[in-house]
Amino acid sequence: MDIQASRRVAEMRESLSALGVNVTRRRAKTLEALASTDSHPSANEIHAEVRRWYPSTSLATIYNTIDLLKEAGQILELEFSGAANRYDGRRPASHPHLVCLACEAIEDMDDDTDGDPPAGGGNDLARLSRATGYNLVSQRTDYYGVCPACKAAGEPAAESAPR
Amino acid sequence: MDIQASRRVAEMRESLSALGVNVTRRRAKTLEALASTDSHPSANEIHAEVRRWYPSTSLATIYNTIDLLKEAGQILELEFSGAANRYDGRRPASHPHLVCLACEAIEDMDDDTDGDPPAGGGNDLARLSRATGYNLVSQRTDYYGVCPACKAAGEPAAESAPR
DNA sequence: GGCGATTTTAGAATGGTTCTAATTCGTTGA
DNA sequence: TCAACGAATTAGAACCATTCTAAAATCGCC
Repeated sequence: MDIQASRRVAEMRESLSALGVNVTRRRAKTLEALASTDSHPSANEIHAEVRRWYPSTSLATIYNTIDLLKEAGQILELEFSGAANRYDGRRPASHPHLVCLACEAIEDMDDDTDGDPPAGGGNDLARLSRATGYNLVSQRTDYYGVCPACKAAGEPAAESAPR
Repeated sequence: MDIQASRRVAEMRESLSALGVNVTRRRAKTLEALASTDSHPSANEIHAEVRRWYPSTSLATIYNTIDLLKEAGQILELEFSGAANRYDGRRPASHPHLVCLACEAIEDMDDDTDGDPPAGGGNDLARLSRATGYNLVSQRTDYYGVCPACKAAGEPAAESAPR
């Protein structure tokens, strides 16, 4: 676990404690799994990782911890209807993603390739709340396509990938 | 059905025919249901509407028609993991939406309140494809919050709404 | 070490979507 | 009008990620 990851684990730990819940060993492993990858794992993948250390861990425990992290604002949940939700524990604030329709990989879009939207040109939630009359609290931007690796492998576009 | 709606129905009809499928009566009603509302109905809601005319209609038929429309690029599908998917048959091209977390209403964000992103500042799929190495084919932007009506009704924020 | 509260577990329940096999419908050609 | 074929539709089962439930295990504190 690199230094960035352990810093995130510490942050998440504190946030959970502030919520008044115990950071049990299973929960700690869940935080580590989330902090040490940028692959945006699903609940199942996190479960598999935690099971390597605590084989009796139930999937419900993973969802439980995810719920707590959501409540603490320490995790970003990316929903898909056809496929499992994916989680970003490294950057809990909303930011744009690239989603590969062929292999279902998800990666963060770099801040620099991402020109204007959505935090860039003053297009923030406060301004849009004023303009729309909504009380906007969050935002989501995703781009869908075929990643370089799948392009090279000649993947077409996939039928049943998240969109 | 206003003129805009019947124009859309005609477009969708032609697209389905171009696909080589018959536009049956049930399918025609499905197109109408999609074209004559901007409420972004779910499959269930469309089903209920079509059933008013053809009571024996099965939900599978609605999904079947939706699939054909997707194939024809004539419908925009908004996926949610916790709730039913919602459909926009009026503006099949990707555009930003406002999602109310309290009542689950979805409305189009006006082009003018929507300042830069995502088609605005030259931030189009072609440019981003070049910048990221992906073959990007579509995009999604949603804003989540509480709509004016729910604000007035004193709704807080809702637990189990789409996000 | 023991006790009350918290956490975890296994499995059932849920709900939107997809699949399947059988039936119905529509069209075409005799 | 009828037969026959393919397309469309139906009802219900299957699927699967997620949530719920009740019981068992564990935790932290005295």
